[in-house]
Amino acid sequence: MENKNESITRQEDDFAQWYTDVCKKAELMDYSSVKGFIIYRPYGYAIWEEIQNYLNKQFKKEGVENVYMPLVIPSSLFDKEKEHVEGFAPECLVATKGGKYTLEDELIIRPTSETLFCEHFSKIIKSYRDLPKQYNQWCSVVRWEKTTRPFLRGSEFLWQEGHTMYETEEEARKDALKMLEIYDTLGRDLLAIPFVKGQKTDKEKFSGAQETYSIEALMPDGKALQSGTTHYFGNGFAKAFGIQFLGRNNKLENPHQTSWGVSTRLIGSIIMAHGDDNGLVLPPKIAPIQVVIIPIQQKRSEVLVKAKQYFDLLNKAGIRVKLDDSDHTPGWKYSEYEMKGVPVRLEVGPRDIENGVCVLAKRNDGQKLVTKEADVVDEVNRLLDVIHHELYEKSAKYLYEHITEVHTLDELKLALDKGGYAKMMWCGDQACEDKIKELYQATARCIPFDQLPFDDKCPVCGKKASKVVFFARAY
RNA sequence: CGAGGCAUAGCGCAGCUUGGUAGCGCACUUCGUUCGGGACGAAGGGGUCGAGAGUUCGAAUCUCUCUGCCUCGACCA
Repeated sequence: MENKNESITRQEDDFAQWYTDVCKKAELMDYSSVKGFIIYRPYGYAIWEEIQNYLNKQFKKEGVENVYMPLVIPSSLFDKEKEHVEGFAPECLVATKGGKYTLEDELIIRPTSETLFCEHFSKIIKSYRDLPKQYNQWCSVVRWEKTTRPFLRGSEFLWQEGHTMYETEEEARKDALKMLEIYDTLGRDLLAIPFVKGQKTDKEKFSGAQETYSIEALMPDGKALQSGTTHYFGNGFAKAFGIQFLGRNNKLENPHQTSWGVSTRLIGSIIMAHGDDNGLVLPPKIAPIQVVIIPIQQKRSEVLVKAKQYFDLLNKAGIRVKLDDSDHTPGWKYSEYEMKGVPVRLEVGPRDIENGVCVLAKRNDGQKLVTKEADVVDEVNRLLDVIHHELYEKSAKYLYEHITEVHTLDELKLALDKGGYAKMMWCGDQACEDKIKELYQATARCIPFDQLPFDDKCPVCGKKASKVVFFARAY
């Protein structure tokens, strides 16, 4: 298989270039005239919509309600929580003029909306009867990033941010873990991406949070990609924003808070986790087109008629199907939809019609099979399922092969150079994290939930260590 | 913010060294032949050469300034 015209860079030649080629040539996005602000094209946005649909269902099962907060935050409000401000101030985009008038209280384009939610919560929460509040919003946020890459890091990105308030610490802690579980399931069931789950170290946690949890995906170039986070805030923000409720004991209390989010970075994970030298490979559940029908010799009327019958059959079965009867040659169409990662291709030509069959081809491994017309819906559904599992298994295998136990600094370096996670015992001292960063440009990705100590001292300082931590180079 | 690179048609580029009024491939439009792995022929349409200033009879080309973007490094979903 060779791309004659619009060839994309091969992964092994230049992985970063391959990535941008795929983003553009699969028509997921385009660059705009402002650095870091990308255009989500219909095909890319449709993937996001599938993610939204799935998550909205899961959220609503948990009692979460969708809301919408303003785009701008007065800096006087933003400044109320000290740690939070320090974390975000360097990357805020700030509006200083309204029309021709200079604004006294400058308006920050939201980099995240904790402060807006808190201000609102302070007005609507009076009693324990007003709790819990489980709010979510779909929106975009702006962070003035110095280096940007489509989907992975942008000055603006789309996300959902959930913000909750609970009566008790226990409920809030449970919420942060429950939402992490939902994200992990999203990876497994929808995106076919296995994540490593765990807690962030103090150094890596979110500004203002007491505890941060994350899901981390491992990319084929050996770098980790933080794909979603959940936070337990305690009642720090609540105190700073004066959120109080009268408890069951008739005493004023501060509620306990969480927030959680995933972003369009997930699209970047999908591209890298599954893509190959022919372009995108989309997991079936989020593929905007699950099956593309390519008629062969479509000028013969019986071919197009039959192709339309296949279209109706699949469409009625709830499968996202496209019939491409454009004027291009079949070969061109094969390449086009491979580039776009469509999981299953259905070919139908005169020979097939004579035999009452069609040809199904899988995007992920190129395998072709002939199917009777009567069986096509069942067979397509089966293939979509098979493809999902094959993608997941392949990623999972890669992940497990790239988690390396290390006992010394030399082993740590080897593991990082190989790519993937170095599984290390850590003393808990931030100085050791800093040292690893300085020496090998790797960060603590997380303290995994599965804690099975395999040594008793920290490879950096030699002191007693009881925590298992994953280090990796990251996006 | 440091380091590099690029800016000429929608995209990818040539032209610049040695100044003379813009070209190639792809894409696009029309017609015809094609169609089981990126088809072919014919005829077309499309560009104040990133912006500004300067040198010159004349600037895509030489000089200066500015701007934007991409890639790589320090921070973030």
